[in-house]
Amino acid sequence: MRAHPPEVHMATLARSGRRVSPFRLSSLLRGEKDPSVALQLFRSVDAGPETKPFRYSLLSYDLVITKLGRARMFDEMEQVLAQLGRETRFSVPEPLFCQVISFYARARLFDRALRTYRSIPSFRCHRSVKSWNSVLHALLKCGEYGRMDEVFDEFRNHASPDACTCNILIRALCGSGKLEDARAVLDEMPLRGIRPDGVTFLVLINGLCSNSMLGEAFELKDDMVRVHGIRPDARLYASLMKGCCKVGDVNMAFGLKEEMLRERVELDAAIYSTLIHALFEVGRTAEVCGLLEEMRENGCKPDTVTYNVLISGSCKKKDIDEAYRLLDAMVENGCKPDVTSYNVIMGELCKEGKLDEATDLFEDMPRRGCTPDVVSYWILFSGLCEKMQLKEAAFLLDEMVFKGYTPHDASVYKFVDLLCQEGNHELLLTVLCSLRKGKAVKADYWTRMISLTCKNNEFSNVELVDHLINS
DNA sequence: TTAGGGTTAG
Repeated sequence: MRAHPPEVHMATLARSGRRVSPFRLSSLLRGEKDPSVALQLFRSVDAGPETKPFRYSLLSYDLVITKLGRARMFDEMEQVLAQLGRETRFSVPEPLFCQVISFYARARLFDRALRTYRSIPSFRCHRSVKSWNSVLHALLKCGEYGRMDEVFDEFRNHASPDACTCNILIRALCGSGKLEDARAVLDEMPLRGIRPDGVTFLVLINGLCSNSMLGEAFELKDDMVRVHGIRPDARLYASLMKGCCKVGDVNMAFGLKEEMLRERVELDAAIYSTLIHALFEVGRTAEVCGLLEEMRENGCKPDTVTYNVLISGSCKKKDIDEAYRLLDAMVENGCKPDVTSYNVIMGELCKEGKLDEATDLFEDMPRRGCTPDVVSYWILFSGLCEKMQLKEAAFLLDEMVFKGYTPHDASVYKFVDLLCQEGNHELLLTVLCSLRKGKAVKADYWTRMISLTCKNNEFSNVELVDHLINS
């Protein structure tokens, strides 16, 4: 369905009055891109407590909740969820809760994810291992490893772990550097009657490769094939190739490409992106064109990541014009530049001291359909500090904190140090106040920054703390 | 809409 402007939807509803059907509402909601308008539509069909309640379909609830969750409009999402909880005509399917839990995970709101999991029974829905796995995944995404035991104890009463549970656990252990424990989970799976699958091996091999344990990774791949009868896929090869490149063995990565051809595993854009990146890393740039040609011959189209690798390669060669040309080529070939495409170019502009151009690109991103992310802010902030454009840096830091992004403690400390050296009292106080308001700096860094400020005789301890408390 | 690969930054 073609997306109409909101006023068209509203006009449709106004014309139909209360006669709009639950089916029609779902189809209107499906076509509505703006989550606020979708919510408005959803609410507009119910005339209030005086009249017969509108019989919302489960699909309408699903559509609105999903749109609000994606847009991080959590308060509104909870209101619709609460309304859904009051419906007695149907029970709510578990995947909807999995979705809600993953929205909270993405926003790093683990407690809200856990609360959602606990509320599932009140929606007349049975909690299976699926929603449990979503919570576990949320725990991993939010980095709340310390709460693993607490949450595991609660879950044991509701469901038994499956392969997916183990895979999430293995990934969490790899992520915190506990590779032996991760391996132990794999070894324990058959004892618990759980069969490891392709994902289990991928996650573990990926962990081993990230830690440069190539020997163990290849050994595990052999076990996977011989003992478990699982064929390696392109994802597994990409992990192994990246591992080879990490230890500097690009030839071994190309050897894996040959193996893929022999074993008839399809080479996709991720495989080529990994190899092209490796060539740039070791300075074998002359071979990039040939590989791109081979990619074309194999009917494999470059995707956004492939272009980003090429942009990053051009930047390494200090060829910004080529980077911009690639940005245009992306659009011509139906690939949308993403935040990484811009961050790479901005990073190079900062490195070359072209701060005005970097700032222009940063400010132009929204117009080009791309929102700057935390990395965009980090790049521009450190570029401005490097060039001693402290006023501009202070302004950007304030904006970053206001948007809820966390700056690096170390770069903030360095920035405060620079302001002290400059003796710019006014700006120093403004910066400290905006950091305090955003609660963007860890406590021990505050101590360090306050002692730094006072050591430089900018302010007395009492004077500074007083100012921060009362600002 | 249960879990998984390749690009930026630190």
